[in-house]
This record gives sequence, structure tokens and C-alpha cells, in this order.
Amino acid sequence: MKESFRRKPETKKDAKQRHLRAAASRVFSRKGYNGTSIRDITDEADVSVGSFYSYFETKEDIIGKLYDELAAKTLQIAVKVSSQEGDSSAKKFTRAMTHAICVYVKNKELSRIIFSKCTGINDSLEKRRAEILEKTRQYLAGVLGHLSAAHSLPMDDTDVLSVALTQSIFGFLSYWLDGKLAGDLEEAIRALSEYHLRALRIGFQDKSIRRYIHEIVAEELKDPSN
Amino acid sequence: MKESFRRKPETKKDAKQRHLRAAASRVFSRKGYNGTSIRDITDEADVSVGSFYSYFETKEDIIGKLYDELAAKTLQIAVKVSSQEGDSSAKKFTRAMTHAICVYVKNKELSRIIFSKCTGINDSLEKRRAEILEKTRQYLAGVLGHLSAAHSLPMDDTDVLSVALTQSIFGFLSYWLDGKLAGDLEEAIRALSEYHLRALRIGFQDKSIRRYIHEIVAEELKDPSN
Amino acid sequence: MKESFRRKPETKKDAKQRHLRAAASRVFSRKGYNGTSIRDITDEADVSVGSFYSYFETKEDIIGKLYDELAAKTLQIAVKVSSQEGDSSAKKFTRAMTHAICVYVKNKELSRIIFSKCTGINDSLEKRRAEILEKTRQYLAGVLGHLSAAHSLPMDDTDVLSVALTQSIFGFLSYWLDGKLAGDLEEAIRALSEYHLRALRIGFQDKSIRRYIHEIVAEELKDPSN
Amino acid sequence: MKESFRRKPETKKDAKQRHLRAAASRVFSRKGYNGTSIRDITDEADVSVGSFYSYFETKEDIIGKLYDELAAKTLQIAVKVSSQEGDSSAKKFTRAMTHAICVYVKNKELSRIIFSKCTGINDSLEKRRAEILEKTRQYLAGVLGHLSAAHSLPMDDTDVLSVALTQSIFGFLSYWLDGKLAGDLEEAIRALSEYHLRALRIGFQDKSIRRYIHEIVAEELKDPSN
DNA sequence: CATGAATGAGGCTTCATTCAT
DNA sequence: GATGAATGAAGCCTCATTCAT
Repeated sequence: MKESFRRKPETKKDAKQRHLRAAASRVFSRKGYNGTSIRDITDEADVSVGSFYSYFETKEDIIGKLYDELAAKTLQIAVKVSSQEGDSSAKKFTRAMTHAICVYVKNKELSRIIFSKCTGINDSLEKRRAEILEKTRQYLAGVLGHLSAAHSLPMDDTDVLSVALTQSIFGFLSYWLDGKLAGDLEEAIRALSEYHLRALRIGFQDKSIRRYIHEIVAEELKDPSN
Repeated sequence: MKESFRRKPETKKDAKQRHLRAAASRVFSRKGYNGTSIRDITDEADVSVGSFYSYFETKEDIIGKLYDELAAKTLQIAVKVSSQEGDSSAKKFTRAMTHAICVYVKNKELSRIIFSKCTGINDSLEKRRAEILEKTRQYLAGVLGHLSAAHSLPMDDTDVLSVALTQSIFGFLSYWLDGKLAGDLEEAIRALSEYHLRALRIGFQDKSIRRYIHEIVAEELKDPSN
Repeated sequence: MKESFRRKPETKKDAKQRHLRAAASRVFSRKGYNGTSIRDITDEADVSVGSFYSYFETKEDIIGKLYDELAAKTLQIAVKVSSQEGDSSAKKFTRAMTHAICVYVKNKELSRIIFSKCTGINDSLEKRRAEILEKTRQYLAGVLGHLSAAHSLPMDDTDVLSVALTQSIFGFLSYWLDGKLAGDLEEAIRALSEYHLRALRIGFQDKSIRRYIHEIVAEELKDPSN
Repeated sequence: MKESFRRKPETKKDAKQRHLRAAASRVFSRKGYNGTSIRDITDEADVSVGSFYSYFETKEDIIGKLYDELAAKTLQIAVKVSSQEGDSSAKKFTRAMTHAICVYVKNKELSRIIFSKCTGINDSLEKRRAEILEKTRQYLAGVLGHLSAAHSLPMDDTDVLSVALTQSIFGFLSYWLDGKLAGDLEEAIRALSEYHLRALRIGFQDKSIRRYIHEIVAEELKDPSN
């Protein structure tokens, strides 16, 4: 909402594009890519079909832009946590995972789009989708790598394990975002985190884990706007 | 007209339906549901459009039938392993997971369809899709439940953990079936299995795990036909 | 059912054709020409689609044959009554009209087909349809002509009046065959007959009219078969 | 955007809908409902197929709208004549019938559609069709009722007679609109009118009847537009 | 720039007709 | 002959995209 310095005064044009993206993400999240017509989006945004095409080349384009949007958000995952040094492995890992989850939970609609509602559209979009999710995987793979070095873990097959780790998180998120998992989010993250910590043979104290998670969740998800 | 022995007359009609299903699964697996036209399927199967419609009601019908096909296969997961008693927890778990993975690997195209290529089509199909995958999750949740009782594991949130476990397997499979993971399948399964065994605090011997996996993979995937 | 002399031993082929025509007339009468598929007819007749095409060239052909069937029946109208000589004009007219009505009522399904269910199909069939109905019109026009000569009626526009007369009968029949007119058939015919007799300025006695009608209706419609 | 005076802004949208309805009525009147494709209509109207579907929901919809159009016109029958009081029965009846005929003759194409070209499409449309024609029948039945009271006619079976009267008019119109009846329209109406007057035992003078008819026909059909 | 009517390619589905068995 | 699986032309309809106003 605030722009840091000068740069980017968010023109009217930008605002309308954002407005359309927001409308589109709502509709896509509800009806899926193929079930959504351009008309549906412009109706939701209360603009004309013609306008849509001033801001986006094609229907694929807007999905691409939404992918971009989520891709930009996922950068925060690495940025926000990477600065922490001297923390215990358990703290690093838990904070990394919690951050990742929070980013997706905060962007519920975009996440639903990329996790399930707008998949299998075509090869090029599928590739983009994979790239975005891959960023998170690579980030977590990096964390795993550090830990494996620090703990001299026999991280026999980093690829397989980073996939397993990432996909278990994404899978959990899919269920969570679809409302299929009842219960408290922090508690769920804790169960997930401790599960993986055990798998990674990283020692931890239940109490601390809860605290690490709470700190991040409280901060990330308190703000109702965004 | 008469069939010599018992069960499964597999009429010509059945055979052609199967032929069409196979053709469809190939095209769907390549181009996705929405990217595939009826024409594409009938071209692949080398039959006329009209024929398609004497075997399937609608385009949705054939996807439903393919879903059925995979659903039937997933029943094998539970059936094949359920008979083992007196085995160690590690053996039970590893065999269960390996079996599940083998079923999906053996049905590569159907699996790609249900994991990614034909998702988000509409609500009713999405529900069917979820149900099918849910079966595997429930089966694994059952295994977890047994183990948690036996090891008095603090299985605090069985739902979350069964989702995490299942989705890590499905995620791994998606990558594997898309050819994104190089390396040996048995080795990958072992890494995955041991990861989860550690997470579940089940003791195991690396050597035995390899053997459990090898027995099943060797048997399940040796047959070149299917 | 009985064949008068030798001639026409009604081959098996003829019987099957008749069987198909009967089935078709039932289905057409229920669902109309365009709403009926060849499959519907062969299902009703319990024969194969291929058989259908041994007996009829095309779908149009069978409608044509059904038209023929009714056309043949309408010939009876003229034949049966024409022999009466020396009768009063009222008797002649009433008997002619009653006969015409009975023929159509006796062939309920064929009549429904030609009156409403299979109309507007295409020009050539429409022409055939018109020809058939025209036969009845011409017959009644002939009766009108005789009467006009006998009574020196100023039958100013025979065409118009014969159309009006015929169409009022056909219209009545459409309603009747669709079950839209309650009441007794003889009574309805009497009302109709007397209406036209008055229009034609032909004197009559109510009692006699009833008798003329009763004689014919009783004979024509008593037999349950056909 | 603003319309100068009152009622009926007749937007461009309305005009185009009317244009399409007119084109459709021409094609339907020529080729019948089932013989006409959407393409035929849009070719006749010189618009795209897509346009058709922004004005009408389905092919059935446009026939329904054409039915509506004629239904609206038939309301004029009752409206225009109902005001006449103190007239003789012959005048009332003749004027009513002439009005009815004029309405259908003025809407030649719509009438052909509803009388013959677009019949037997399906049950729901057939019901609508019947309802529309029924309105005219009921109106004429009403006229008959009044006359029967005034003349103490033994209107024994009003239903049968109103059907006969209406259908003789509709039948006459079908012939007339198909160009199957040569001659002068006023003369034909006169013959028809006098026929029914005699049937109804209403006294009349030939000269007056001619005048009643002429007044209406001259007024109703003089205007070349519409 | 905004609008939304117009476009038409392309998809799904039906069904009259054919023909190998 | 009888059968019914196979064919494919043709119809209805949708919706992404364009463009005149």
C-alpha cells in the first residue's frame, strides 16, 4: 500500500490492472480456468470486455500474470528468513517452513489457482506453474542442504527428499485452502514441522517449535488487509 | 458367442471400449482433458467419431471411466499387502508405501491423468478425483493408525500427517512420472521410505528396507506387458 | 384378415413390412417424425436397424408408405357410400360425413400422423400429405356439387366452401384424436352434421340424422380389431 | 441514448432482434423449422452465428418469440371488434370473423409458421402453438355464446361447433396463405361468412355482409407496410 | 481509452445410412 | 436375409478475440 521512495506512483492503469487481476483470481479460484469466461471476469470486475483486452493480451496472459504475482510473493519466503543466522537448525527449518506456508495461506486465492484450480491447461502454462513451485522447492532444498552439511546427514537423495518435503507442504496447503482440514493452523504446522524434523534427525524442543511458529504466524497473518 | 470357461468373456465390445480408453488415456496424458477433442481421441484410436459415442455417453463419461479404472487399481494396494501379519512395523510400512507407488507407476498414463493432466475440469469430476486419491490416503492413514498404536507414537494430528505422507508420495510420483527425477526407482523409494520411518520414529535396518522394496518392485514391475 | 379369393397370400416379407409400419405409426403418433429415430422404430418393432432398410429406402420412405396406407383407407370413404341412391340429401350428406370421420377415427394413429404429428417435414412430403387430404376434400366437394345441383343452391364458391367443410371436419378430428373433446362421438358428429346441413340449406329431421349416424358408427367402430 | 417522446425507445438491439425475427420467419415459412439451420437464418439476416445467440437463447427460443409475436397480434382480434354494440348479430359475427382472418392474412409468414411449417417440433412448443390458436377459438366461442343467447339457438355442443368454426377458418387460411385458393379475398370471406351464418340460423342480407367485410378488409389490408 | 456488439472457428453430439459378418 | 457396429456429415452452441463507435 505504501510505496517506499518515489519510484512507481502506481498509475491509474496499474490500479485497474490490479483490480482485474484481483477479480480474475476470485473467479478462477471459484470456477477454475476452463470454467471461467472472460465475461465472468469482466462482470466480477465491473468493466467491459474491451477493457480487459487493453490490459491483457489473451486469457492465458492473465493466468500468467497471476502466476507472476504468486511467484513474486514466493520470493518473500527466501528474503524474509534468509537473514537469520546463528539460529539452531530446528529454528531455521521451522521458520523456513512456516514462512512458506504463511505466504501461501495469505494468498489463498492465488494459491488455490496454482495448486489446483488452474492446472493442466497447456504445456507452456504447466511449465510456468512448475517453475514457480520449483522456486519454493529449491529454497527448501537449499535449507536441507545447509542442514545436511551442518549435521553431516546422509542426505542420500536430496532431490527426492526435497520433492517429498515440498510436496507434503503443498499437499497440506491444498487441503487446508480447500477447507478440508479442520483445526488450528499453528497446531497443524507444528505437527508437520516436527514430523519433518524427526525425519531429518534434527533435535528440537516441542515448546520452542510452537514459539517459532507462533511468532511468524502472528506477524504474517494478523493483518486483515493482504 | 459362447465362452469356454468362466468369467470374463471380454466381448469384442469390451475390447473396443478398452482400446478407446487406452487411446484416450494416451492423449489425455499428453494434452490434458481440455486440450483434447473427441476427434483427437478417435484419431488416436483410429475409429470414427460415431463409434466413440456408442461406447461412451459424453466426453466426461470417458474421463469418469478412466478414473474408475484407476480407482479399481488402487484397491489392489490394500488387497495385496493386507494379508501380512507378524511383520515388523518397518516392513509393514515400507511394503505398504512401495505397493502404493508401484500401482501408480504401473499405470503411468492413468496416474498422470489423475495427478495433473485432467484436473479442475468441473466440480463433480473433481470430487471423484478427490475420492480416488482419498482412498490411498485412507489406506495409509490406517497403516499410520496401527503403527501409532503399536509404538505409542504421539500421533497428534493423524489427519495432517496422513495428508503430508500421502501428498509427499503423490508429489514424488508426479515428478517421477513426468520424468523429472533421475535415478533408480528402488533407491528413490528407499530414501522416501526411510525419511518417513524416521519421522514416524520406527526403527529399521537400511539393508532390510532395501530388500522389502526390491521384492515388491521386482515382482510388480518386472512384467513388460502392463 | 381374410383374403377374398386367391391373390396376395401375404408373404412373410409383407407381414414384416406391415409389422414395421405398425410399429412406426405408433412411435410417430407419440413422438412425431423428427422426434423419432430409426432406432426408436426398430426397438418398437423388435427388429434390427438393418432389417428396417431391407423394407424401406429411407426414413422418408416409411412416412410415405404410412401416408399411402391412410390414402388407401380414404378410398373406402367414397367406395362404401357411393352406392346409395335414392336417399335424401340429408341422408347422403350425413352418411358421407360420418363415413369420412369413421375412417379417420378407426385409424387413429395414422390420422394423428397425417393431421399433426408428422407435418412440415419437407416440401415433397407436404405435397403428398396435401394430396391425401385433398382426396377427402374432393369427395366432399363432389357431394356438395350434387346437392347444389339437386337443391339449386347458390353454391357460389364451391372451392372455399369445400375447404371450409373439410377443414372443419379435419379440425374436429384433430381435437378428437388428441382427446381434447369430451363427450359422445355420435353426438358430436350429429352437432357437426346438422351445423353443415343448415349451412347448406338442406332440410332434415334430428331423429333421422341420429339414426343415419348411429347405423354407420355402430358398424364401422364396433369391431375391436382394426 | 435518450428518446425524444414517450414509450417504445426501440433500441438498436430491439431493431436487430426484429431484423433476425423477420429473417427467421421468412426462412421458417419456406423451409420449416426442422429444415432450417441457424446458419440459414443468419445467412438470410446477413449476420454471424454468434450474433444470433446474443439475441436468442436457442433455436427453440426464436420460434417461441415468433409464436409470441403472432400471439400478440391475435389479441387485436378481440380488441378491435369488442367495442361494437347495438349491431345486428350478422354484423357482429361477420366483423369478428373478418377481423380474425385479416389478422392472419396481414401476418402471412407468421401464420404459415404457426399453421403448418413449424408444427410437431416438440410437446412444449406444440402446447404453446395450441394455446395461441386456442385464443382465437375462445374468442369465436364467446361470439357464438352471445349469439346463441340472443337467438335462443340450440347451441347443443358449443365446444364441437366452436372447433368446427375455428378450424374451418384456419383451414381456409392455410389454403389461402399457401396460394391454393384463387379468387378475391372479400368474396371468399363472404362465402365463408354466409355459410356459417346460415348454419347458425342468423338472418342476414347479402349486400350488408359484403359491406361489413369490405369496410374491414379495406382498412386492415390497405396499408402496404405491415 | 472504454465499450460491448459482432465474429466465426471449433467443440460436442446425433442419427440416417451402410456393410461386413 | 438379418444383424448391429461403424461411419461421418451436419447441426447446435460457446466464447476468445476484434474493432467500430
